[in-house]
Amino acid sequence: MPTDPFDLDDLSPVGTSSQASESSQEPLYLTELNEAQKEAVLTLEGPVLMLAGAGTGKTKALTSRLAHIVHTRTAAPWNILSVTFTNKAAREMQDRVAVALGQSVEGLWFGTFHSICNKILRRHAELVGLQPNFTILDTDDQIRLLKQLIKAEGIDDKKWPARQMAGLIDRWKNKAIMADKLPSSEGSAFANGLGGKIYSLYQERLKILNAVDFGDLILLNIHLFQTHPDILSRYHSQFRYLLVDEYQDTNVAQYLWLRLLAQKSKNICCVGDDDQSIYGWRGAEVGNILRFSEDFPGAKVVRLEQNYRSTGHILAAASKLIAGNENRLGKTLWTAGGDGDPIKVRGVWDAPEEARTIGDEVESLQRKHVALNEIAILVRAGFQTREFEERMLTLGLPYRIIGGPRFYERAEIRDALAYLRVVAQPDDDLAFERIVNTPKRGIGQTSVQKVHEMARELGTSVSYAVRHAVSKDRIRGKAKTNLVRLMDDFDRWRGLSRTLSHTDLAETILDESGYTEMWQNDKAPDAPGRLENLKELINAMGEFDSLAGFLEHIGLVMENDERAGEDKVTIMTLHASKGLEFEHVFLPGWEEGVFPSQRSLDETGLKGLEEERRLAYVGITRAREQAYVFYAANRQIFGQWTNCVPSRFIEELPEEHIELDAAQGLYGSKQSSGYEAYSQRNSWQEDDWQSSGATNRSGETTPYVWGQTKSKDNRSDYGDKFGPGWKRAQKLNEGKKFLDLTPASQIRAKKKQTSQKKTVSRYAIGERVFHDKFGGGIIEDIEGDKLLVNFDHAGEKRIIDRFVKPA
DNA sequence: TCCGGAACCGTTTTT
DNA sequence: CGGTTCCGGA
Repeated sequence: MPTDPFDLDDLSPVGTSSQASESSQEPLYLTELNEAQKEAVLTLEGPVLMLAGAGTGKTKALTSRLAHIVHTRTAAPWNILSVTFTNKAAREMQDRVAVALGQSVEGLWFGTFHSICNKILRRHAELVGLQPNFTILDTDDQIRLLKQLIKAEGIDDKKWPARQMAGLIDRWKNKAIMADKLPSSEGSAFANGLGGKIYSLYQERLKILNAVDFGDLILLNIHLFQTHPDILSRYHSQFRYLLVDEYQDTNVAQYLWLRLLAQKSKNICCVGDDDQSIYGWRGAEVGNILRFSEDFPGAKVVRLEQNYRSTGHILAAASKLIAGNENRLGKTLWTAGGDGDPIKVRGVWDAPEEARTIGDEVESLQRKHVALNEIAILVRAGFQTREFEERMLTLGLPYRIIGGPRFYERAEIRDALAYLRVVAQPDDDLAFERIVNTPKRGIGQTSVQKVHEMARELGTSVSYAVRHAVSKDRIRGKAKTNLVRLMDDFDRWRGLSRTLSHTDLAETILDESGYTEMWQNDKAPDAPGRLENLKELINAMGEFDSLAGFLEHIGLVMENDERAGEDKVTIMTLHASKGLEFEHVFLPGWEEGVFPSQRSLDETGLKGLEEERRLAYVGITRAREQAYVFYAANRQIFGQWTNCVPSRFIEELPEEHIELDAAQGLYGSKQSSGYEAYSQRNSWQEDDWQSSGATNRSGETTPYVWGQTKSKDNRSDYGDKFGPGWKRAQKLNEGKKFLDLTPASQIRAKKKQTSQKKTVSRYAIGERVFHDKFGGGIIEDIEGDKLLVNFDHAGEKRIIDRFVKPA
């Protein structure tokens, strides 16, 4: 048996340890790498930028590098810091390194920017004016606090929403600008120059509440390092090797933080892909990766360009598309594999047809035994998922939507956490105010307002102010009794926390506070589910050994744990798809205004367009075998029908790598001559691409020049708001005249008739049924196994009968 | 205090 | 169109 190359107990240097491998033999983890990867793994000293294109084996190189450092004993595990953006990525990395080394790695620092900064900050909290048990506020808390401050300043919070202010503060923190360093030009953006003041007030308030927001975690860390060189140097000697994933997503603050940490050892390896930088809107600076060689002099840049994921056609099309961007370092992806099939580009009449076509195609793939897990529908914006969800439901195809409401964002969870937060940290006003009257205990808004004002007057937290008010008799009557009772409750619970386990404590609190009871008495259909969630929360707590540890964790982890496993079609946003891959990828909604998103263009111009293009690049490169691009001629936006111009990105795909479904969509010459005639395919229900090919079918079509034609009468608000391509919202009945002439709609009508009743449903019209997602409803019509159900809350839906049960 | 109707506003998302 | 929020009336 050859020695495990990652065996830590084997002290001999690499290559000489194994009896089988003599002299030139490389360790196993190196032989599996290509030359570029190898170089990235072996260059341990000095700054390294690993430019890793989509599907080029980045994670493999990354984990091998970590394994290599540990295995060659270049550094001990605790001398290595590995930073990622998401907890998921951190976990994956940890797991894969453990696999590579054949054992879990003790002492190695894996984590997100925020979790690592959190860890460091808690050790030195007092140096930045905090107590070590500080609370981490999420966006919701942040906005509520800002709202209070804005109101207290006498600013109209309608005109100057707290949301916007939160956005500004975030942006400043992303740029590492502390409140006292804010240039006055920046602060003037809000409420006639009061932005800077609110920022300062906000920071003061946070200090009183012993709380930080996400941005502070990084910013205060930088501040700590800058003001305490002794502490920085401690971390210099600890973290001798830095590894950063998704470097293109770092913001200025994160960059500065990294630079501080790396300035001594200079051993920093950043991995990323400028072509996949899609988070500019939340502060990421592509500039960080573009400038790497200047920021870290002597940097070695390694390009990973061999793609192991996609077919030649997919890569060629994606490469051509992304080449349209000015600001990029430039890479040429290539594959040793085959060409595969060209990208299928298809125009459809409207969004419902788009959903039907994709649904049919998915069924067709399913018949060819493609696993549903290998199929993804990637949309630009969340609202687009709906049409697909409904279609999947109708067809009875299992699906999962990534990015729904998260567990820790649910009201009941946040309430329960608020109780725990107040127990753990009495000064946490945001939590206190959240549950002070939940369940109702007669402490109305007026009383809360009163103690709140007092707190601000005294410069203390609310709970302190309450005690003060009570002792000074500044509060009376029922409000006083109730407040005193609540404060006593909290005191008692804090006492119990010394004897009870934190899970028992949580149960006791939810019980004694009347919170559980509140939901038990609630007759809303979702109440039982909420009680379930609370149980789940208690369960989740059990995995931590203390209340503080749990709260710290959930403050930093807001993800939903998506359990794969079941075979389902994945529906998600393009953003969420980064880093994933599927055999078949559907890319609907490629229309000007939708994708590229008009708002992106309006807000950041060319920069925005390039980011949208990168998003398109990310989308296409998710596909291993086949990518399908869709565009619709008409789409409902905010309830209004608009006609659409195909996305410019479609034009940017090289002709030789795509297959335009001519009979279905545009045909004639190139689209570039000004978005050509549109024709409806006359056999829309045929589900196979092969059936129509690229045939130019000119008969029986209704030519229609879209975009321009309709837009002549540009009377619309949308003209300005959505720019070209978002012409006058076309009223349904207006469009109908046109629609009625199309063969498709005739066929559609025909199909409706013929598809009526084949099999008999076990349900009857008028019967009441229940659906897991939509709740209760009455059956209004039955077609075969498809029911038309009028749901009490969700309205009319078409549902396959096996998805409902008798009510 | 609570409920309902009007008004309003619509990306992308992690920590 | 659909959800959220906010204000006013009961």
